[in-house]
Amino acid sequence: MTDARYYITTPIYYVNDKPHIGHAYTTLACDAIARFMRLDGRDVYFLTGTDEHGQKVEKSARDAGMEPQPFTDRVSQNFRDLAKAMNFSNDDFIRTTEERHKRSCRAIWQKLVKSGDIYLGTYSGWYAVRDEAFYGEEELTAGPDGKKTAPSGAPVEWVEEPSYFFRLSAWGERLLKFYEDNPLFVLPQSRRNEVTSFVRQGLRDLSVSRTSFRWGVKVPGDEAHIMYVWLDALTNYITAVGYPDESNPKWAYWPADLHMVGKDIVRFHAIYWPAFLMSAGIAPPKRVFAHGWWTNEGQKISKSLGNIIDPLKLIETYGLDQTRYFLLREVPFGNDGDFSHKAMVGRINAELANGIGNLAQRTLSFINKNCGGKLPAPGQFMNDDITMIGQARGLLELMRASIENQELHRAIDAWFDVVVWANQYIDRHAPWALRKTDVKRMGTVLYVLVDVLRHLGALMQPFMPEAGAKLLDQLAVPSDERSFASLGGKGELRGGIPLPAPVGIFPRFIEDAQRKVHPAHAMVGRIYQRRSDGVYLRLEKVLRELPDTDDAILMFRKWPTKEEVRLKHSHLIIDLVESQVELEW
RNA sequence: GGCGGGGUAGCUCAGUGGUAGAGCAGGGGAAUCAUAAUCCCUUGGUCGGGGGUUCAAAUCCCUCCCCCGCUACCA
Repeated sequence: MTDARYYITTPIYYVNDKPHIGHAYTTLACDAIARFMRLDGRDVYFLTGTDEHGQKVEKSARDAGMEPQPFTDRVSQNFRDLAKAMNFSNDDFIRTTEERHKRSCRAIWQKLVKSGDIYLGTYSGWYAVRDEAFYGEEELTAGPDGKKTAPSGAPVEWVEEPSYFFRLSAWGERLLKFYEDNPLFVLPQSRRNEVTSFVRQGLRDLSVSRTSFRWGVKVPGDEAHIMYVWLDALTNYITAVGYPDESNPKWAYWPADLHMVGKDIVRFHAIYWPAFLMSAGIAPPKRVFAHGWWTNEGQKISKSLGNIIDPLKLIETYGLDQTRYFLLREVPFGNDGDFSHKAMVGRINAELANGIGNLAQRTLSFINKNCGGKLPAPGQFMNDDITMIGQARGLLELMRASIENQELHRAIDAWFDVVVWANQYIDRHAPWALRKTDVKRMGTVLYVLVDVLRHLGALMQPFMPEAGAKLLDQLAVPSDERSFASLGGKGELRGGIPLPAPVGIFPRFIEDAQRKVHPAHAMVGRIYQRRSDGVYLRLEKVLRELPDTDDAILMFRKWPTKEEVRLKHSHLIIDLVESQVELEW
């Protein structure tokens, strides 16, 4: 039996960055999981926040002519705004500059001291003042004058400063044992390999304090030192659930079920963090999952290329739930993925508009027109009906298993399979034909479809909360019966209940170039051209051979009948919304 | 260099010994409830190269080529 509690975290985001797709993606994945778990009856605590200490922040504030605190107040707001725009359902938003966090950091520090894993030493290395960063010996190149230079070209000098160290070197064996006992601690598997091989190479002690800047949590008992950023940052995960007050009711959420991270920070979460915690006598988290990165139209994303993807822009262009769906659907979760406009439009039109959207629309508008707007009561179920309903009702279990292992893409895969099967089902039983021959049977088919839609609507809520709600509204599912507990037979809709007139959930994405011709009535479709040799050409082929007419040709309201095309075999008949146009062929 | 992962249809990938698969794209057809949305059928691959084990290899072994990740103190 799984614990009812579920504690899930995002990394805290470094406020020096502007929120970009990477931030949005990590939190989105957590949001989908958190929402799923809540709907599935779990007691979820979903945490995100901002990391606000460190030298870079101190410097950025100074450059902006501000004190660090008001500066971080401002930039951390960007991340709260993003959470709102993306419809994230985090239960808490932690900031490392909060007093609760500083208290927590001091407490864990003292525990580490007590366990003997902290000692005072000297941190030394090649430091580039210009970059404000340390470099490893092997990264450096010797300049013409024999002076060493950083990869950035900045001159470096050998610097030594007093520093407290964490005795990480003593934790190698215990960590390896921990990984062995918890084979799913790091996922995906490939990251786990990296982590264990890293640890097997042998660990060096970790510098956990600095004296070169002031913006951070002071080391208890030696205020010349600031706690090293990773110790500070990682500690947020226990701060938020009350640490060091273990009598805080929220402490029951610890250990976290899942730390979701980008693949770049696996090591800190999978090696340092459990070592810190074990040393402090605190249970390590249950899982660290490292997801991949996005490229943009096949290109690596970088500031210098200027191809950073702004999540707010995506929402504006494609819609919120469409964006959420794409990001979670397009890529096996954990892998890198490519964002492309074409792929996005493909998903929106093929799966959202034509798949689930049209399925709902064709079913509900049929009921609206032919059943007086009331859900028909089902008659005797046939085998095929039972199979269809079974597929919908079996979805929860499949999705639950996938979500439990962060296989978000599999969950959506399974969900979309049912969409496809339902479209096959409606065609197989053709209620539009039954209307003339067997109205009772027609009602049963429609009822089955509505029950399937009820499951699809409920189960899409974690990924697309607004669209899911919209669909359930149209099915007249009461707001208190939208959790997974009401799936299956429990929340079964009764025949005869009135269903509101349907409205499209997902519009097709129409390219701007097409939209501007007749914005109000734009439609895209296929048209055939009959060539003199009697061969019918598809629209795309016709377009290729008719230059400069794309926009006009794409706009038509009625599919021309073969008869029409045949009569005017040397012309294309285009029935435009505004006017009748003939084009020379 | 070391460790790990991968190279399968035009594209993205599934497939760990038994007649090569899915989605998308391409081609043909049906239907007309629906956001011209859907459904059915279908073209397409010497499974990176070479060698080996086996009755049988995408799958196991050897070797070569290519791609990617990790190889510690910026979050």
